[in-house]
Amino acid sequence: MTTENVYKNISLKKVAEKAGVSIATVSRVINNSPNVNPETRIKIEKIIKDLKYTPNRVAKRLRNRSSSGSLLGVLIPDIQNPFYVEVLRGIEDVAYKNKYALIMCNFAQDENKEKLYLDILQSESIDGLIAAPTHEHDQKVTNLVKAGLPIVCVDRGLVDVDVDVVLVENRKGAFTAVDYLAKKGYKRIAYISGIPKLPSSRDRELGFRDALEANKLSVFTELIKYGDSRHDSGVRLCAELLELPNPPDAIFAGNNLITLGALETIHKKGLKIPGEVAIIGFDDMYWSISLNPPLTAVRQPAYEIGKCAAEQLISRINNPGRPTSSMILKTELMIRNSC
Amino acid sequence: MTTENVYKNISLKKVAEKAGVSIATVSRVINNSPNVNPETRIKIEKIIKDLKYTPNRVAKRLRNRSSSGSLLGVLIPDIQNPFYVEVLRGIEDVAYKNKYALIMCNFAQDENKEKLYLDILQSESIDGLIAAPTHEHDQKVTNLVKAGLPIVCVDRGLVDVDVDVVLVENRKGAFTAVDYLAKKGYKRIAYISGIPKLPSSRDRELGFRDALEANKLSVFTELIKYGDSRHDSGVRLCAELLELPNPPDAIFAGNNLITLGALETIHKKGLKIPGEVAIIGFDDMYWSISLNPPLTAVRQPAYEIGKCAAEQLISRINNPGRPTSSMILKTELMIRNSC
DNA sequence: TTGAAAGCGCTAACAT
DNA sequence: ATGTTAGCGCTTTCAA
Repeated sequence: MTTENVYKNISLKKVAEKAGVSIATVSRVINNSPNVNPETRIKIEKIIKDLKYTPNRVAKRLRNRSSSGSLLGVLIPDIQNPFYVEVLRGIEDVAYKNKYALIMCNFAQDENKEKLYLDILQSESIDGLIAAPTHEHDQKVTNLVKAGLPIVCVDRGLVDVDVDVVLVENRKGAFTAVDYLAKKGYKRIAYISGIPKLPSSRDRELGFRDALEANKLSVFTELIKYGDSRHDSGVRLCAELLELPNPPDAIFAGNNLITLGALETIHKKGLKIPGEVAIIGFDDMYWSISLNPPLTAVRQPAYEIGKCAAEQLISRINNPGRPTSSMILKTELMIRNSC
Repeated sequence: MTTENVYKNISLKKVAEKAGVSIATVSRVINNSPNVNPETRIKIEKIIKDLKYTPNRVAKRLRNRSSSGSLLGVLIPDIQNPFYVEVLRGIEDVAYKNKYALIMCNFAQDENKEKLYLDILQSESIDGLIAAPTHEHDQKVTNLVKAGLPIVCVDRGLVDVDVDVVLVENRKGAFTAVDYLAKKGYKRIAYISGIPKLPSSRDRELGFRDALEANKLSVFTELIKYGDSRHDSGVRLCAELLELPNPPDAIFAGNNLITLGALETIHKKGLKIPGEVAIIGFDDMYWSISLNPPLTAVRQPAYEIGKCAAEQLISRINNPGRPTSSMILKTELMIRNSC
């Protein structure tokens, strides 16, 4: 330790000294308490400005876990997934407007990491949490909800407890996609699923099956592959599909990373899309139009999901008693040229 | 306020009571102080486990801004840019390993937002900061460095102060790309720049000019366009370029968002790549191979940038006196089919 | 309208 | 080896 870290903020005390009042009065000014003499207020406000005083958020949080405008936790499964990045953007915009800072935890689909982060979040005394839990029975998150921490779940709900949630119509969205495929005349339609224990993966599979049935198409079990929601598994499972003696003529990819992986495999094999194999994705990206070929995909309103979730959360923080709500957002089929 | 938030952690005091010792002893156990009776230690450790006690990070931070394993700030310009997402991943991995949590601030290229976030970060008593400042003279960040907050800059340095920095060889990387274009026989090569006040944009322009000169090609000023580093500006500036009476035969795009925007425009105009116009990008993406056509691009080791930055930062936190260092990472040309 | 003081959970200096 | 205590910066009762 050669250098002394002199980095230090102005405190209430400094302001109080300068103003010749007690710290309590300064605190009142800061918190807009009505019980303060207008003249005193003006004097103190000037000093605050001069000294560039900003309240110490750490002390505030230590004192009052209910104080507003402080810290929100975000627990997401995979920051490499552009879908969650968009969700994050939505959250961030709302948080910023409400002067909340975000503590970001990317647990990369790893349950141990999730647990550690949840501990950290808890011990940081966050005011609220937006989480996409590993699965519906996530104990840690469930306990946190029970303990009274304001929480909103995105993308995945919780089953053992009543919690605010914002989701999309996964089943219907998947149905729309696969129905579109069927109507186009594809007969052997495959599904590459994300992590099967996620409700979203299961709902999309349900939609997939609904659509096959509605179009009187057979479900070929060898054409349903279960992966882990990541790029690699898209690469691998798509290869397995294409190497089948009787490969699919169309693929419904369970999320955007899987789609990208599948695309990579198809290109490596030199197959024409949609001529030799068609593909449709769940999750749109703003650059889907620049893919080869421009990708037809089910768009989830990711930014809105984040925005709604953050709004819900802040509303719950301010009103812990209000009943929980589920928001189910609609998806949209973006038709381009990959099928 | 209908419901009471009963959410509350176990404190040192609780553990101490249960163990029949003072809080100081418990604190010593937690911090692995040598001065504690082995038997006492074991007893206390058991109780800690039973009670699932985790130290309150907020109190810790309030007490000691030098205590390790707490909070790191990350200030990035654009979370929509996959480059920064990769950087973030690198940071996050290192932070996680060292038990730091991350407070994430995306200022979206907005200087006011940057300022507000810097205030928040400061008042959160972060232990250190990784930042990509708006420009080289960024006052706020400069002052923070001067005040002694451990800081590492990524992607963009600071000029008025001595600070740790991790960058890539922008000039050389750009040279390699444009030289490749020239060697392929392209004559009218355009450059779509990101925000011109960023050193990285300027260095890439320098590399662009170097390569033209080295290949005895003219610099056409109408073929150099300055934008704002985002998707939109790629769309727009590429259109301007292609609508020129004498359009370019190849485009060097200043970053990945610009590349994606340019690609969008080229596709909308129905132009063949590379037949009618070639394109080469700065920044690779893991799905570049699935673009139309597979994109040739300069790869920045984004994950490593984040990793190095976080390691540098933690090293500086632990040893504030050590001299500053600059790490300059190499780029790599990923040759595919867009030129 | 204002001030004094307790206390949030923790660390570290000092005392025993 | 262990305990006592001050204090980090703040909010909030209670008293004046």
